Amino acid sequence: MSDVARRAGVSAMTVSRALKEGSHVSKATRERIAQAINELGYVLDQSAGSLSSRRTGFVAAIIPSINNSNFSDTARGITDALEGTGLQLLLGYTNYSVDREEELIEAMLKRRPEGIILTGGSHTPRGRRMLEQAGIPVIETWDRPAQPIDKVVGFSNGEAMELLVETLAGKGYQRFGYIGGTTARDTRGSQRRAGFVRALERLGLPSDRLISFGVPPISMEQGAQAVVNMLERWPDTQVALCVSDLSAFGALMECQRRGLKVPDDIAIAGFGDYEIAACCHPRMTTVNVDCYGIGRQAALKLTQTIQAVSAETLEPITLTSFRVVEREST
Amino acid sequence: MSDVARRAGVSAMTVSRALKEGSHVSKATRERIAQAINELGYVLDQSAGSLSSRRTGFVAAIIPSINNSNFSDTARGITDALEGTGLQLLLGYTNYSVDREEELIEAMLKRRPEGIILTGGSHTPRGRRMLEQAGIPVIETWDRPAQPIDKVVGFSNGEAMELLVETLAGKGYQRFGYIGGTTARDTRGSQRRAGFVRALERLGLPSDRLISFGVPPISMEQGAQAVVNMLERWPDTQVALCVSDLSAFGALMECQRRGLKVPDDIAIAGFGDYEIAACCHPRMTTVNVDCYGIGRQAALKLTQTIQAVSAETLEPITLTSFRVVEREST
DNA sequence: CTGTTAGCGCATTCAG
DNA sequence: CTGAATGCGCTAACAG
Repeated sequence: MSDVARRAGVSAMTVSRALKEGSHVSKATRERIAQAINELGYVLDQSAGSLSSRRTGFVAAIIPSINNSNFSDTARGITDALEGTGLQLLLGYTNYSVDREEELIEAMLKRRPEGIILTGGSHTPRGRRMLEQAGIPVIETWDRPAQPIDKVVGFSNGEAMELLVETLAGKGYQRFGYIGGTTARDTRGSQRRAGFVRALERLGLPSDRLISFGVPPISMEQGAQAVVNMLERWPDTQVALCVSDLSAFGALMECQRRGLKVPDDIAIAGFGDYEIAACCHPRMTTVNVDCYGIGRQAALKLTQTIQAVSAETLEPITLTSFRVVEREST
Repeated sequence: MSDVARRAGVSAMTVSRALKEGSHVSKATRERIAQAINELGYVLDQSAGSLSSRRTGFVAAIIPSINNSNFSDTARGITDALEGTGLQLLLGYTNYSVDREEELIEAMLKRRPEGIILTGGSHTPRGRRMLEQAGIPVIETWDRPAQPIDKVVGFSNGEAMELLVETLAGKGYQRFGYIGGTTARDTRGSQRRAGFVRALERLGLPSDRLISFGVPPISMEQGAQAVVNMLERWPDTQVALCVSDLSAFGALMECQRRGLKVPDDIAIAGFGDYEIAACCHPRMTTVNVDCYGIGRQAALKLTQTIQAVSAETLEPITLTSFRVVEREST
């Protein structure tokens, strides 16, 4: 920077000002500096700047998975909402492991982000403690934690699944099966399963047709195998609900492969309303959740909190919408 | 950190050492420091550390799209390869815009990454200049640029598509159609289309059945509409090749919806070998490319270059594999 | 094995 | 509108 300053015949301070918009530098000076920067190919060192200004310009976000998931849409929502704020996203993914999440939280906090966005409300005790002590806004998403750390942007996965069950029961289905992953690692998956059971119990329908198959997030292929399992154990199942659209799609294709008619022989519904649900044949019934909006709103809430814009009137909990999208597969 | 030092009764320097593995601190001291850190909930400030040590520990990567794409697998490959190196990924996506790429390059370079991974070999002149002047290793991926900036990990998208055409021509297909996006923004898409035309010309087959539809990356739904267009204009098309598996899947489903038998009435092939290609019904013929491996190898090459491990013997260009996967849709 | 000194490259603060 | 002094929190380099 001092090189630039020398070449432009000004002090380093003036260069620093010229590089920051909204600061008062005369047009002539600004232009000479711009030229010097251009000639030297200078790029500001923000890590030095943030040490001095005590603002890193980072926002951290931790999601379970980056590919084939709704969470990448959330990441997109975050990035888009951050556009123009001068904030940059530090993204990490946990592979659905809370231990990995703890590592990531620590790695992120070392970079002194100005806020952090998490997926879900389950963390290791140490992870939680680090977050509480970090002194930055924390947004938990995709869930409704019983004891939020700070702010929340999400919805109840259990309620969403209950709504799906009720909607389908309203159409006359009685024998429901559920396909999900094996472990409790996928908190949202577990909550969906719990919602499935709750709704059926309330309706007085059997709620024991539960297939656990594959490590979350379960793939299309695993969905295909799971539906085979299900039909072997409970051949008269009328409708299979799946933890996500991907497994539901795998199940749907497998049924077609076996000559079963969907929804006549067996109905199938997913969760998430991925693009594939709207496009496959038959089109799939699912639960639409506002993945992108969760990201947008989380980032928005974060920037508002950082800027302390009416910090007191900020809702600590934002509920995002979900709705059942009935299509041809049920 | 001085708080920690005081509490542990040592100097700040010793705390700094204790926090860095591989440095010599007595076991007793180390333990006292660990306890002080724990009591105070201290987390190292890496932005300060990197200013001092002149190593930020960042690696930047820029991909076109984060969701529904092979690039998220590449990002995963990068992250995984970086695991344990102490390097952290700064990820950005361009939405297939070189101007956005230029902005991102600048934003990334401000963070002083120790290396940068790009997608493709097309950049704005200024973007290219910034990269050349940055003084860090640059890896271009997913392509074979005519004039690489530095190192390359990729393959020829054109050759891969040529191989697919030749393979299918070898099975007797003669009337080929191509479905891709409208603009030249998607460089790799354009190269695939060029490969399509080249291969057919070489074979003496008609190469003018080109449907351009939708802004890249074209979606499943757009693939569905495009195949309808194609069948209206050239009803006797025997096989439709698509720029990606996603559009191919949309086309496949649309054909089924219209009662066309795949591959008997029309064959369909994709590109990328997404999970969906192996799982849909009928299973889809496609070109497998090593998305994850591209990321892994790019990150590996980067870390090797950074560590100057036999920098001279490092291959500047790594070609990654592609192969045609023949399935039921052709 | 541990401490001291100095400085990383910038922005804050105060003067002019 | 511009400049000078100062320090952000840490680590390199050297000394002990």
